[in-house]
Amino acid sequence: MINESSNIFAVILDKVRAVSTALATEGVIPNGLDQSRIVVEPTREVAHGDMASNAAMVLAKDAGKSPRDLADAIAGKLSADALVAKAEVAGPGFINLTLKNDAWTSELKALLAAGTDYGRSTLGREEPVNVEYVSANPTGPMHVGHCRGAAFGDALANLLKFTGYKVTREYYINDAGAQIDALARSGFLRYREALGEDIGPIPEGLYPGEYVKQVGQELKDDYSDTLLKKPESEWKPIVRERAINIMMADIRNDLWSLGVVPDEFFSEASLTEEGDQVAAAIDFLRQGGHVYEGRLPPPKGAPVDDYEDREQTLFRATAFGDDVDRPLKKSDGSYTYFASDIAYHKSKLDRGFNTMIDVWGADHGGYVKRMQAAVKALSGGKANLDVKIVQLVKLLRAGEPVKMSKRAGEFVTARDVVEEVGSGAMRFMMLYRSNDAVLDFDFVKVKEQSRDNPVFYVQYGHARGWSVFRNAKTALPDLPEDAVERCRFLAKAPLNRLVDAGEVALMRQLALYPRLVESAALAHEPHRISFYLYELASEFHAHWNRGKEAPHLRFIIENDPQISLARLALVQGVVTVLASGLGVLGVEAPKEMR
RNA sequence: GCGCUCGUAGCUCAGCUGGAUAGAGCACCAGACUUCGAAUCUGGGGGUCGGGAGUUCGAAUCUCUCCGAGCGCGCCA
Repeated sequence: MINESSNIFAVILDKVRAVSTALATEGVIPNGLDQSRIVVEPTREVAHGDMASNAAMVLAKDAGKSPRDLADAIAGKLSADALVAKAEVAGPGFINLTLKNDAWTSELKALLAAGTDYGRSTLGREEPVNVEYVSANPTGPMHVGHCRGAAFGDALANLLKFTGYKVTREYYINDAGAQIDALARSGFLRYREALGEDIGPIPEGLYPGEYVKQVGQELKDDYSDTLLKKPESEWKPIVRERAINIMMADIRNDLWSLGVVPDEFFSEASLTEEGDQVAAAIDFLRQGGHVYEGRLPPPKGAPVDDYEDREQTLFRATAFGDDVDRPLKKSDGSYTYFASDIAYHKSKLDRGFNTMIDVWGADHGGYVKRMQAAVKALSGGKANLDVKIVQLVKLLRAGEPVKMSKRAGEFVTARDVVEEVGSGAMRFMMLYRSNDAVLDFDFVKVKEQSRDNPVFYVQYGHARGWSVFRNAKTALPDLPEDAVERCRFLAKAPLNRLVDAGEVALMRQLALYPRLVESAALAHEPHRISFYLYELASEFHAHWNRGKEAPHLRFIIENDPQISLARLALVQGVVTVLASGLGVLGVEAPKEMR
């Protein structure tokens, strides 16, 4: 088990709370005030010091004191702290803290000691979390639309693991229902084609893609023409199983090339194969009084041409925050997709997950409320389902939209993207947006080697750091080449030599990382890591260039090995955090990019 | 008609779950390479945070309302 690594903001927050408690003990303010709203956060302006707390403003009302007076009292005690250089009261009652340089250097030392475990935390307390993502239908290869969900879900899973949750990555195989039926029929058609029959154009409603040909070919190889003589009821299960196996093998390959390795593939069909788990889940809800037979008003908006008013089996979703009650059975008596999904989520509950995260595409947004309602009903309100909607990806090439024809079965596959730009660049780009913002993905820009391409810019920062180590060989022959050993070696450097404003700014930026990781994990927003890494790289590039104008600021100073060591320690800190963050995102951190 | 998401600089977007004078990149203008990687950096102009009202010490952030865009609205998954 890895210990929680250092987080200087948490340390200072504890100190602020301790001071408040001390003031209560002294009778300055009442006992038992709510300290939960107190925060310590980085300041936006350097003039405001390193970090600021709202403690006085939050406690003032209940304490019966003015925020400024209370702030004075708290600041007075804080300024006596060993880490604090200055505590000032500003504005409506902010307590602005400037830390001693020792605070930053000891944080850097902690970083080097922890290595790429810096930022790792025990926040999640090993709580099981199920993250379900991608879940593409096995009716064809993964296309680019799935990439965003894959990158997002996988990075989120990494992030949660990094912050101490027990994560299961899950892929739901939609291998039941009408679309799979269509796939089976498409496969059978290709089978006849493989046997030499002229099948003409692929009928509407079937899958026209070339990839179905493999199904026909394999069936021919294994069964020659024997399937032709069998009735549909007999050949269909055979074709269906073969088609799903072929498609899933393909999808697993694609996932792997994206760096995604699910822990669990859950088959929708399995819900009804050995015992009817869907019926069981509905019964379970019925016993809780959440299922009834009744009628629904006709759907508003887009007209439903074959609408018939009838009594049906309904889930009382309105009791759990949804807008209408939801049907569980179709008119032919089969289950709706929602019914299967209820059984599926019940399985997650039964497997011990009280925290579930589903990653869905934007077109499923209207489905969120009912699923959350179902989870509430199934768990008696104990479990929580967070649904992350990832918005559309607009594919561009040098600013021009990439044309795709779904009708002809032509689309950009996940494999196409990985082959052209690489999985790392794809993942970073997909994560350089909030999940609920539409994203422009430009094939040309992702490969560009410029500041305009954040993937490159961040990776270049990492490579530049390694370049310094390579150049340090002559001045510091003892410097280990291995990253882990070098971290340990540099942790002993005289860090108190790091006094330049640019150096301190970098140490500050590095110290933000653990706090940022935690907030990103709590918000389920991995894109915050990407933006942070961009800022860190920017700070690093900027400091690098200062050494051009002012040679005494360079990392390697020929006749001063001690300060060189200290500065290399700083570079190592940058390299380590960049590598750590890129690792969480699932993006490689290259040592050189020539 | 209803629900969800979004609306922030000319463009593309951040904004750390309510904090101080709202940030970054691109584009535009002006600068820095006998150099640890100039694939980089420095400086400059540019905003009624879609409009309006409310909540409070304090709102881009929360509530309501209107405007605009995207997605969805039994028997597709």
